[in-house]
Amino acid sequence: MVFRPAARTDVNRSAILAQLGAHGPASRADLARVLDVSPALMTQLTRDLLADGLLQELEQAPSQGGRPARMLGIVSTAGHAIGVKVVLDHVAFVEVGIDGAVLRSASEPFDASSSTFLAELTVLLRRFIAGGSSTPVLGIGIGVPGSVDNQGSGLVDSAQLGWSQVPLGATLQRELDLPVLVENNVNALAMAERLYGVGRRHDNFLVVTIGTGVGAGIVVDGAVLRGFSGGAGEVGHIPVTEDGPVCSCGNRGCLEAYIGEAALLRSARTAGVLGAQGGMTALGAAADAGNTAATAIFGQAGHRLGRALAGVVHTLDPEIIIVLGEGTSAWKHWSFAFEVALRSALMPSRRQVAVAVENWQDESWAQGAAALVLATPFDSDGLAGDQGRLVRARLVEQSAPQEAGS
Amino acid sequence: MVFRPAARTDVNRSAILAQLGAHGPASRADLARVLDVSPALMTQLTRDLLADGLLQELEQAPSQGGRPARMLGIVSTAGHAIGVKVVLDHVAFVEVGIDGAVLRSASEPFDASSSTFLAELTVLLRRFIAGGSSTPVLGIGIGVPGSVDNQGSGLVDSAQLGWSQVPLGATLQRELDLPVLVENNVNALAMAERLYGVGRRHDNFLVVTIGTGVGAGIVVDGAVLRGFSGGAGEVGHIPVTEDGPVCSCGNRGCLEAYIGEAALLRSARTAGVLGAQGGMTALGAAADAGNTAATAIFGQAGHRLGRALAGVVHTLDPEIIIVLGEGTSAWKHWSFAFEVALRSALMPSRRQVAVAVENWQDESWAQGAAALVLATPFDSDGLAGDQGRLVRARLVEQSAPQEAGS
DNA sequence: TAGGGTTTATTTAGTCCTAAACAAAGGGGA
DNA sequence: TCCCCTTTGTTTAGGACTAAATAAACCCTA
Repeated sequence: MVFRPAARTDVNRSAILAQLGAHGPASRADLARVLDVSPALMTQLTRDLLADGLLQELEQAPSQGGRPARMLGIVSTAGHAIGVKVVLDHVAFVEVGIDGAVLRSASEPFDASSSTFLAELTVLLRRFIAGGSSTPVLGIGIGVPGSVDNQGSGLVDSAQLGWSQVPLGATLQRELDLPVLVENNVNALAMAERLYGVGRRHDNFLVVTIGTGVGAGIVVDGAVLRGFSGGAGEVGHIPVTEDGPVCSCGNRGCLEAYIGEAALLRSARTAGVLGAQGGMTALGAAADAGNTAATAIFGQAGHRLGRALAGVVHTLDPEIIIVLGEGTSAWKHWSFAFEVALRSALMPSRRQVAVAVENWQDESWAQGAAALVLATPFDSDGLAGDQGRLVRARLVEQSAPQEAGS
Repeated sequence: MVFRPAARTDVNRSAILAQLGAHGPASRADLARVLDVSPALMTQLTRDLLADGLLQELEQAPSQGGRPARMLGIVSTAGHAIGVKVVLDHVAFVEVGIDGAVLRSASEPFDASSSTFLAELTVLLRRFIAGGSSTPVLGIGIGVPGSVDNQGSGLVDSAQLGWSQVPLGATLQRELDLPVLVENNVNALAMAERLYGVGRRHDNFLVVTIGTGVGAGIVVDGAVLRGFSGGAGEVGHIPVTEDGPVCSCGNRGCLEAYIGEAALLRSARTAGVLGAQGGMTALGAAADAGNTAATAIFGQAGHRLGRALAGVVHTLDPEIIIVLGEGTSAWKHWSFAFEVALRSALMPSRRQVAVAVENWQDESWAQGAAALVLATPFDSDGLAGDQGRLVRARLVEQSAPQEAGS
């Protein structure tokens, strides 16, 4: 009922870092305009960041009709973040700079259903961090396929991993003595998209991922919508038909049971496009080669996705839909049927909703997870809670050691 | 990207009025707890409200282990708000006290498709206001079936009314010289529910209305979700089948084309339950009397609604669904099939989502619209913009005229 | 009846932000 | 060359909120 004072908004400082990281140096006035805050506040925030050693004045002065701007740039040695993607059979790690760029990545086999998976993950993480650059680790962001109570405590429920109330965040915090932020993988991706991607220019958008599963990250008024129990965005389980195939959630006819990777492969096998051991790459190759049964499978998937998302668009009224995920490698075969199904199921006034498909890379999931660290280091009482404060503490402590003696 | 300072949070003051109005007198400490703000702020806010003459100290002192509380109550003569419901063939007005209670209501025939409907509405509104109580009118809230760019400017698009870019808010502001807030009718209802209803105790909920159309008001983290163009919540146009009946939006197979009032009546006529001129009351009566064809029609509607809302629940993860609208008069016939369809289409972890059906009255729509005025009088730069400031100005000016000479 | 515990209310200091006034540093035209 | 205009950056005053200390008013028990 009552509005709180905007989640301890030192988030702004990481927004400055993100902006400079993604777009290169800028003046204070530019930053104030882009980030939509007052110039006065920008002066203040940049003063802090300069004092903390995270920013530097670049002394450039290309005049532009008035007083020339003093450009500000990131001090890239101030620190880096670790991003982790956890799935059933492996984990992927990335190390990203303070500007969000990937510096290093790795992938390791992992068994999420093992009884000692927490210990194993700790070991793998320690090893990856040990092999890293000399700049300080600001924190660890972890993306999981499932719902998370809140980013700071990191209590995970995941049908896909077979996890129930797993204290992932708390355990890793204790073991590694570093700030750890856990979030649903799609929400993490939405956060990254908001900071570094197309979402930077939009306040209301949808990040839809296709691949093994189907999910959505929802950004409303600039913030990721988590819902009551942190489980918003499960669009893969929107019911599509009354008596469809059984889904991993136990119900019948979910969207994911039609267009998830497993479902597409099953269709391909019954249609004779694939043998018993062919995978998604083979199916994509078949479609590329003009196999009509293969293109039909993708086309049907596009159609189903389009109709289901029409419902979501009617519900949320986003400005743009961003499609991501492993499944986008074959997007050209989904695209046409998707567009037709989506637009024709939308009310006339919504037909202009934009659709963007971004370049997908193997490490994108882990990179998204790292954005958790870079996005919330200062947000002391928001999503990240205590962990945000810890990240900030590390940043200041490492980059301005000369102040430690005072 | 950057968080603003929580929408000029004098909203809190109207929250205090709403709380006291709905729940009777309370102490400052109680208010601080219920509204979740610091006692310090409560002292400050109530000081202002007392000075403005909107609150009075009741000098009561029922002790409770410690220092006895000084209760605060609303000065109900400080002003009232007008709520207006606009539909195709009539308008309904209510006058509500500063505590949200309905003082007076009226309904007038109206033709939204007439070329002079703006002038007619002005006349009707003037007449209703003139017949009202002597306390000052704080503002006018208007609920329309359609999307509104923002509450302050009140530019309306409505397929149902045949309106395109109608400057409803601006026109009435000019003609009546009063603050006017325009909002989608379901969003207004959600706001009222948040202030006075079940939603007071929840931060994430869904208000679903059934009647002529089907709509949803979405409240996330305590605020009404409006979407990019103010059109969120159009759940009536979620596609349900590929080749269903034609909907008012022009598409086929929308939820509303199955369970809207017109669709139910059509089904009843083809099933022979109703003659050519029977209405919803007759259909409800038939079901009450045990007519199995009639109960089956409601049951099917409940089933369809349940499945569609399962998708919405997966998308938004609300804590509770509140069902409202004219259609709830026959809810007992929807209920069973609805519950079964909803729960069985939900993932196991979501099955506990609560469903509440609130008592529906004729004037509820208009009452919801009035909540716009009572909820946003102080929110100077939020949804209501200028109009919010104007409401506040009227409140202070009217209730503390002795300060006018200073 | 004095003192400790509780609950209520206010004050104080401080954070995060804005708006508005101001200062600083250029450009270009009369 | 001087003045005006534009853009950048800073300072100042103030609003909205919080946490923590304090005061105020009651209860109960020893």
